[in-house]
Amino acid sequence: MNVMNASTRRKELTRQAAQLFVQEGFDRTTVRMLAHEMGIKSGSLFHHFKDKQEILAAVIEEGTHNALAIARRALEESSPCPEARLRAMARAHLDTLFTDRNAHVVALFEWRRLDDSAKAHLGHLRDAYEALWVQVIDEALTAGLIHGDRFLVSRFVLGALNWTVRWYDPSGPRTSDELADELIAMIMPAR
Amino acid sequence: MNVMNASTRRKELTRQAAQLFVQEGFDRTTVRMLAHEMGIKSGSLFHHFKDKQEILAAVIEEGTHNALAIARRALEESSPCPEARLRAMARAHLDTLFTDRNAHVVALFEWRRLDDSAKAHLGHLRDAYEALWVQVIDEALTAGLIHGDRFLVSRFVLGALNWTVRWYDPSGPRTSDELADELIAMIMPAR
DNA sequence: GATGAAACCAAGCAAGCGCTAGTGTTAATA
DNA sequence: TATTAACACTAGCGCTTGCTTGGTTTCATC
Repeated sequence: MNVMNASTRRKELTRQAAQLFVQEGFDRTTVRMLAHEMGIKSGSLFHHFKDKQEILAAVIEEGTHNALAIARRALEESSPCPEARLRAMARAHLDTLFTDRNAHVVALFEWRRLDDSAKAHLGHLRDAYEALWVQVIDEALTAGLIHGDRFLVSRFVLGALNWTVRWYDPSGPRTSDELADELIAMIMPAR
Repeated sequence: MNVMNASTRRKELTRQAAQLFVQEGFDRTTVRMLAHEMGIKSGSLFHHFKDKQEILAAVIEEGTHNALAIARRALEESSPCPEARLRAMARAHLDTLFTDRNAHVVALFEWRRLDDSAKAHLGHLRDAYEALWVQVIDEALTAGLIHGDRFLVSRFVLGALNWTVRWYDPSGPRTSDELADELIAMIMPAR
């Protein structure tokens, strides 16, 4: 434990908390459960985090931050073709949704448990991520690949993607890339 | 209170419970809060429901039952044309999602809080509803209106529709029917 | 080997939880 | 008028919750 700095340790604790939050839900996860999962006693937990709320905020911040970074990199590495960029975003979204699954599920389904100040702070991160989507959707609209209102389309697409956590089994026959491609194919008239 | 029979009274209590479950989430809603909302004391609540779990099950059963009935009626009243049937299902889904909003949001986001026996019982209702969707999607696929895997398409569409509860404002400029039409337009290549 | 900060622990408090027991109260029936 | 069943109330039990307290251990540094 002497080789890792404070932030590495905190990230590890945050990762373990995310796992429990997904398994049980935020409200049903007690500080004693969290401490047990972390291998410490419940009293010690409050040395690392101010309160239970702060753990939730840390989980969500970590997850959203990663998603944003991965999406940006995917766009940089993609060809400038609007279809390729759309596909890259969808693939990146499902990729983070299933490799860093826990943090994302928490961000999606436990958002309302954040207090107001945390919501305001993390809201900006989320907006930045959604802005990336609107931009890529916009390019696809301009290129005539898809049709409709930019906000509606991006929200429908994000909804369809986010909902996959409820039914998709990553260990099944279909890869998440194939899943993303099927969705893109569904909304693109031209083939 | 003497004019309403037992089941009417129970439905009213269930409706009020749904409201609180949406506002606070199931776990954060205490039996004292529920009783207060119902205008009785917490002890009296257990005359109507065996335990807190049973209230949740009642809320979800009521909601799913209504959704199924509305969807079936919408299909009966629709023209046999596959596109019209698809549109009717999407409209019916959003309609129940926003007129009977509370029960549906609970069904969507508090499902995991049901105990196993309730899950098994209510699972059949939900399956019946989803089967309706797969059937209509299937007709649209056969007619060549849309393309892709039947299960994937229906899950993407249901995901997009369900996610609307997170961002759509029914009091805004767009009606839920318009919303449904936009989604159908998005996934249908031909115009 | 002494020092100081970071990390941890045992113990427990105050508040709130779901739920129960026992007791009216009301209004329709016999 | 007596009976009964439905519904509501008061009071509180046993337990769990998030969090605090006051003290101990660990370990890189001097």
